[in-house]
Amino acid sequence: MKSSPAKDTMAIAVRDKMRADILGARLKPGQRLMFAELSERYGVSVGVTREALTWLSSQGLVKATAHQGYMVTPLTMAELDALTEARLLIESEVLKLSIRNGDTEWEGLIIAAHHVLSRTPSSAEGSDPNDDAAQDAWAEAHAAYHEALLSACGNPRLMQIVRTLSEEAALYRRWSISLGHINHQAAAEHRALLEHCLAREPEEAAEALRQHVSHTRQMLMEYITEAQ
Amino acid sequence: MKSSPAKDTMAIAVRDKMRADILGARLKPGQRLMFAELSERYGVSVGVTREALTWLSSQGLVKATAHQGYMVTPLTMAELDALTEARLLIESEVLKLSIRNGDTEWEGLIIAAHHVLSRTPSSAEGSDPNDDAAQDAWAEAHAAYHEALLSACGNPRLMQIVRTLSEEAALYRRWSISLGHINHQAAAEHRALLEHCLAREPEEAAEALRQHVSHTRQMLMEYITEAQ
DNA sequence: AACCATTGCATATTCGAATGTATTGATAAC
DNA sequence: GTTATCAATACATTCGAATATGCAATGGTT
Repeated sequence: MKSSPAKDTMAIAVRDKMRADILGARLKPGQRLMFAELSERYGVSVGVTREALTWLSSQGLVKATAHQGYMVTPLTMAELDALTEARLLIESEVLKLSIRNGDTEWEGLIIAAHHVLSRTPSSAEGSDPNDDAAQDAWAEAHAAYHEALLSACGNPRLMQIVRTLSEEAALYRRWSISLGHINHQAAAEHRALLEHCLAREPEEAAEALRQHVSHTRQMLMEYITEAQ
Repeated sequence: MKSSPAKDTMAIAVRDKMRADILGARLKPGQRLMFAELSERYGVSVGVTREALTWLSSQGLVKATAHQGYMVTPLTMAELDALTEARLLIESEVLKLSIRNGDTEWEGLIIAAHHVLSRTPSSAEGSDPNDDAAQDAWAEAHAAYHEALLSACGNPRLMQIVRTLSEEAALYRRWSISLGHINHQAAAEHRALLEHCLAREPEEAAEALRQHVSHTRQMLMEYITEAQ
């Protein structure tokens, strides 16, 4: 038995923890990220913190300004618009691809993911919007379902792009929910999406996905307008 | 007149120099990147080198393996396939968007960019494939043209994604050319693309772009097969 | 009062040394 | 002859201190 098969670096660990903290609403959009504070929080030196921040900024979760440090990417209307449009355009195409390539195993995958999601209480179904653990669980199930839908596209590159975009969208969703905004139709939309995929109707499925993303955007816009 | 308007950090400067060195064929795909060597080459400490590499690895130009360092991303058939498919799917859609949104100013932009490209000698037109300066110039004009075509899409996010993909594709093109592979139809394809854009024919333009990208892929495949 | 320069402070950035991890090559055991 | 063990080396990783930069407050000048 090997003692340590493949240990990650501290920087990777910190980057992941930090990503989780941002996505988990423990670090607020627009909040300044100072090295002294972060280094103590994660128990590492500034160099490691810096490397983690560099990575996250390249992924768009934090924003860097030379000689002025880092902050959690602020949520803005313009960014939400661009993000939504990019998702509409890319995800709908990738979904079509996935439906065409998907085999029976894939069908099983999306049915399973949908089942888990449908059994995970969302804020629309009465879970407390301020219960972080509950929201984390739903966000994870939601991300897993969307990823499963696209997973049969067979292109790691496309998956990576979609994942990056989805992650940022999850950030908007998270903060929107914590303010009480809820997409009551989400569950129905998820189900419709599943049906179209299983029926092998690429165009209809893509349209359903577009509806879902657009609708989510609408809800988030209310949040930003309200939160300023 | 301000004395120092906005100085970048060393890490940013090194990252850009390194990107240029990779894209400029001065660092070979698969080549190991060692800190001692790089730090001396760019005249900075290992910390800065590390930050630059972290960024580049997130963009896919270099590959990181924990505790084993970094290397220039190796060129593989599988990667080329995924990359090409992603470009086909995304760029054609973004192009349609760009054509729909583009105004007269945009038309001027793409005409200008095409003019520059057409006047920059490519290896297909007799420039020496081993003349790095000449190849850099053509690659830059080529990238500028493709970027101009899509620039009217009005979505910084999409532009950023396309840029990342294009940059990596340029890496394949660069090495393919240096081995004597030449896309003789490129100039004609670029012209056809321009015509369709000016005529406001989104579908035809997108198809022309798909042709162009596919054709380029074909040429690069020969390179990889040959170079192993 | 409004504007510009200066100083002091908080913080980001950079460095070089200290530490930890993989790999290589040699030697011993099977 | 093959596999296992163990140094020795080369290197990536991490640290904490040293430096440079931006910002806010202060004081002086028009």
